[in-house]
Amino acid sequence: MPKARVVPNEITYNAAISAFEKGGQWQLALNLLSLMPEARVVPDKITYSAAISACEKGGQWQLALSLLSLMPDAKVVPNEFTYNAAISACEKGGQWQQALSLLSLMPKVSVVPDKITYNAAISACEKGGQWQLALSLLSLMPDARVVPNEIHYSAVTSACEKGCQWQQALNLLSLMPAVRLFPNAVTYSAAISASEKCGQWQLALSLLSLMPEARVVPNKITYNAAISACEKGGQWQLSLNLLSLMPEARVVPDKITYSAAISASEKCGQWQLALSLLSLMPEARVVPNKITYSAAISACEKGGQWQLALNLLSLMPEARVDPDTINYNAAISACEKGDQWQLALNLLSLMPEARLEPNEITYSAAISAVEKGGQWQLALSLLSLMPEAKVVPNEINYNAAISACEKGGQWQLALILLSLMPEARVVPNEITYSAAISACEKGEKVAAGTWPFEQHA
DNA sequence: CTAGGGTTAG
Repeated sequence: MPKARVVPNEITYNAAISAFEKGGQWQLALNLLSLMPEARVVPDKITYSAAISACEKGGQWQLALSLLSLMPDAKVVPNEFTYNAAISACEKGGQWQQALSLLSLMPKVSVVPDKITYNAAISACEKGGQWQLALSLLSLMPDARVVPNEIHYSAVTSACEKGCQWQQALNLLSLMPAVRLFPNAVTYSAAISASEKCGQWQLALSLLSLMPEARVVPNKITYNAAISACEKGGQWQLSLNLLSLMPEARVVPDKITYSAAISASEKCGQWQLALSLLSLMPEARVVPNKITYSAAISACEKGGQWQLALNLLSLMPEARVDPDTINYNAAISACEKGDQWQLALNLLSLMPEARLEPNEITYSAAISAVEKGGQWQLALSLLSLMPEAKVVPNEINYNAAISACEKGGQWQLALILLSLMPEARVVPNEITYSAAISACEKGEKVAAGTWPFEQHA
């Protein structure tokens, strides 16, 4: 008996492409698409939509747009699925202009935007920092006969947050009942987060306190956002208070909660508290991650506890948390604050074997450390080593190096550094000039003291 | 056989 042959059709291919999309394998998804012609299977709109989604998930917005542009040649007519996937790809890629241009193209190709289209477009505006456009899209929805829901409002609130428009965020919240929408936990969390980002911690807490009467149950994220608001407002007691209220609200703290509370302690100089929160995590069955450690290391840094900071960094591997560049940066800063420039340099030198790439912040912490140690030569070598480490120096790096020259009485070198900034495309700021000026003033005094009669010569 | 949206920590 001949073996039964299963001939794959477009449905088989679509299912497989979709499976790759779900598994985050955009290359494999596109590969299958490219194999379809020789298999004599004709891709349809589902094939393209699935492939565009695969590109979206893989962060390949350009590929997503190319696929969309190839559809007419392939005689496949895009539908709302296709456009929504392409707009989402633009959103993820930070391409708000492209997202909006796709949206405006839809009526021309007779594809009707739906709720999802608008949400993807609003999110694209949010990611691009375009809060005004996000608000306009929301206001244009009724004309397009798409009824806004809680998700649209939350997304626009989030756009307002990014633009630090807390009044607009509150306004949105207050407008919802009139359109028969009821804010939910996400809406409140977004509004709390907007208050937090704009430094309105009292507002964040009042929003939280208004939730019970609105019959909205705060979740973990709501609490985390509120704790973070207390942190930004320098209110460590309030952030701890919120943490302590979570069990009775039946909300289980997670690593974000602890990290936010540790960070609140850090901002308020409470390094002991930060460490005790960290030590309480195992019994709360919450596993710290890199962010938790970096908050704790920074707390030690702010408290002048460089030994404890280094200790925390060294404990990370046994806690099965791989340190990253930010953890090293925090530890290097701790060494700087503790006047341990040799240790700061040592940490920097350990980064390659930890397979970590230093960034501008790493170098600025290291340059500042050697600057404080009076090592202007080292400051200059660190600055000069940045290009080969593929790190582009910024004004902070130059400022630290100029300050090092200033401290070392090297006014000429300070001026040379200043003069090199334009070709390095770094724009000097007030700090740059004041460091350079004080270097020159010092130089003048030294010159006056050394050669008192030079003016007569 | 297809997809897609909103909230939190360094």
